[in-house]
Amino acid sequence: MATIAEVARLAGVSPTTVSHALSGRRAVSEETRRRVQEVMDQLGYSPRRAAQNLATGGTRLLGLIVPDISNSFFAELAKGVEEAAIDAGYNMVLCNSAFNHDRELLYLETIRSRAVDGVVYAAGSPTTHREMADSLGSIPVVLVDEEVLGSSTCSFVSDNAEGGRLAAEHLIGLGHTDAVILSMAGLASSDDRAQGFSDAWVSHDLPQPVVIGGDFTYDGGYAALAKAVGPLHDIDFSAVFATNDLMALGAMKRLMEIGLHVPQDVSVVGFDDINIAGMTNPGLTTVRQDVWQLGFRAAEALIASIDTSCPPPAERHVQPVELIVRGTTSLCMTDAD
Amino acid sequence: MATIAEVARLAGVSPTTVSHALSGRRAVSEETRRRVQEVMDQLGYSPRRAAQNLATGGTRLLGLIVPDISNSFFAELAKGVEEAAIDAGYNMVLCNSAFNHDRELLYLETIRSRAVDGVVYAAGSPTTHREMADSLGSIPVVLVDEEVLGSSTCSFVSDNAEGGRLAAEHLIGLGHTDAVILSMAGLASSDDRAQGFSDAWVSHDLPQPVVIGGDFTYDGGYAALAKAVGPLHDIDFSAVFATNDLMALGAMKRLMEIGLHVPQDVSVVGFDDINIAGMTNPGLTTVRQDVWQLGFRAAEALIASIDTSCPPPAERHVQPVELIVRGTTSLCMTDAD
DNA sequence: TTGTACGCGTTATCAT
DNA sequence: ATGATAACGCGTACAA
Repeated sequence: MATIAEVARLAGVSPTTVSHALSGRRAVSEETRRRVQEVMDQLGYSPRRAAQNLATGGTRLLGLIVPDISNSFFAELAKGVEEAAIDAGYNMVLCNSAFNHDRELLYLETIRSRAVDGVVYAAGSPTTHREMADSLGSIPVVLVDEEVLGSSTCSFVSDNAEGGRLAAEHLIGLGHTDAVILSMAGLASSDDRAQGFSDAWVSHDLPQPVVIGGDFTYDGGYAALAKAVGPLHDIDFSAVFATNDLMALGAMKRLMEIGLHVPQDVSVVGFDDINIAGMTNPGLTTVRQDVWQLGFRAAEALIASIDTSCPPPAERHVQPVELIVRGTTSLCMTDAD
Repeated sequence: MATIAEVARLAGVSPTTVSHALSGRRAVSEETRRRVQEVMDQLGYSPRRAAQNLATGGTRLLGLIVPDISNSFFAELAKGVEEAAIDAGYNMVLCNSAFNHDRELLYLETIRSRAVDGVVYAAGSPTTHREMADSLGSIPVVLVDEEVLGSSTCSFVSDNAEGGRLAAEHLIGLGHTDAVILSMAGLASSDDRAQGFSDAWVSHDLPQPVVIGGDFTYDGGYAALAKAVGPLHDIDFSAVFATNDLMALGAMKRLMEIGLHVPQDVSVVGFDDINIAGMTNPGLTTVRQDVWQLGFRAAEALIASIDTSCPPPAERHVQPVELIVRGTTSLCMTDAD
């Protein structure tokens, strides 16, 4: 391993000058810069990050905490965060909490030890641990997709209530009158979507949709829908609004298993527009949120906060959503009650 | 930020003792350990990673290079790597190359600067850049899923040829005689799968399957299948083997668009068994590889190499695969030629 | 069982 | 435009 001292010696200058030739933070004569560059190339010199970190007090590392990177929603988020990180010369440490408390505590220690300069935190469950909030206090944090630590933290979210409303208006326009909502109770984002849907529904003087709880997963959607159907596979609804796509897909699976066709018998609307929403047959009608953008902007804000040594402004940034109509919704064919 | 010196002062001991009380690498009296622990708790002390890194020469960081974290195959791989990393007290830096050369060069610089102690490298394209190979030489590397740097590097792969054979035997058992293969030419893993399939096919005296090239993506599969059908949507095959699931799904999309039913008209087999393979309708018949395990074992080997300062043994670790029969394959209904 | 002293490789400060 | 020197905070031989 070449050190800065070696480079300096071979180039006949001081380590200080080598450092500045590299960083450009101080004027260096063209002649000197060239000679230094030559020696560096020859030695394949690259400054050691560990030493830079100690000297500067930073790590050029961002932490991204997500509940499940296998959910392509969070994978897309990660790509947005990474892009912003790269643009600013940072790298990204992926922390997949996997809904595991022990794992989260481990990552807290990572944060406490200042292994990263800041954190983008996408919470996956309603319960946020006090330890998390406390530890995060020591370095800048921005919340994405889910607000959990109270209003005092900078957050980037989609317009969830509006998304719920869009889904409802679409189904109402197709003549549906009876709907069920599949939602993960307690998760703010899910609750907001369900509420937006419900509000729009009743504002049209339609019967209040029943809310059925379930995890934010494929299996969660499958199980939730199972709870919605009667013992003889009889249903009293013609539309299903799932507060995320994975749940919607799970629900569709269950519907098909009991012999109900989508969209002929039941229309289904999801939320997120993850990449597989367009791959199913029929394609899933859903509310699209630009999660890449969410991650990108969140990371940008985080980096700005790090670079200026100011905590991220405690603002709530809300991004618009969009209804994507595919094949899982159609005109209501069932008789009105 | 509390330092080790402060803790030492308040506990009335030397920094050395504080260090050892924390690491346990040297005996410390129970009485002293307790007092030190008390002060640390009180100050919320946590040693700074940057300083530890400089002192030890390591970073406790693993790099994971993948072409696309949105592909749940690589997300699952990441989870396996992360698990092994966590178990050994490491964190994982995610490097999503996104098939982008500039991005790869950027990550090379990350590696050269010793920002990570080792790299798990999942190559996503046939062309591997010499710069990559050279830079990786400076720190331990293990290859996963794809062997690109020559046989001198430690690698963990699935039994791709056997997987292709399993797919072929399954289809042959169902009476199929004419198949096409959708493969990403040049990618060793894809080529091996295609070859295994082809070999099994001709060993049954069936006509050699036509290989159609395409990217390892949903769109790639869609486009590849489009190339396989005649201008009047006529086909001369009853079975499709795609060398990954995403391609298979894209191909199915195209098949349905031109009015062909899966599996009634055409049977489809994929490879990987990514999580969405079971979510489609019908579920995708595919060759399962345990990619989590692949990542876990690769990371374990990498960490062992780091901890022992020995380069990873240049072995090729092959993992078994398994055929998962779902709904996209059925008895061949078309007349034999 | 505990302490002293040094080194890790860089950047900031001050001086020239 | 360049150089000398002092941290940065920790781990660890070596000494006691």
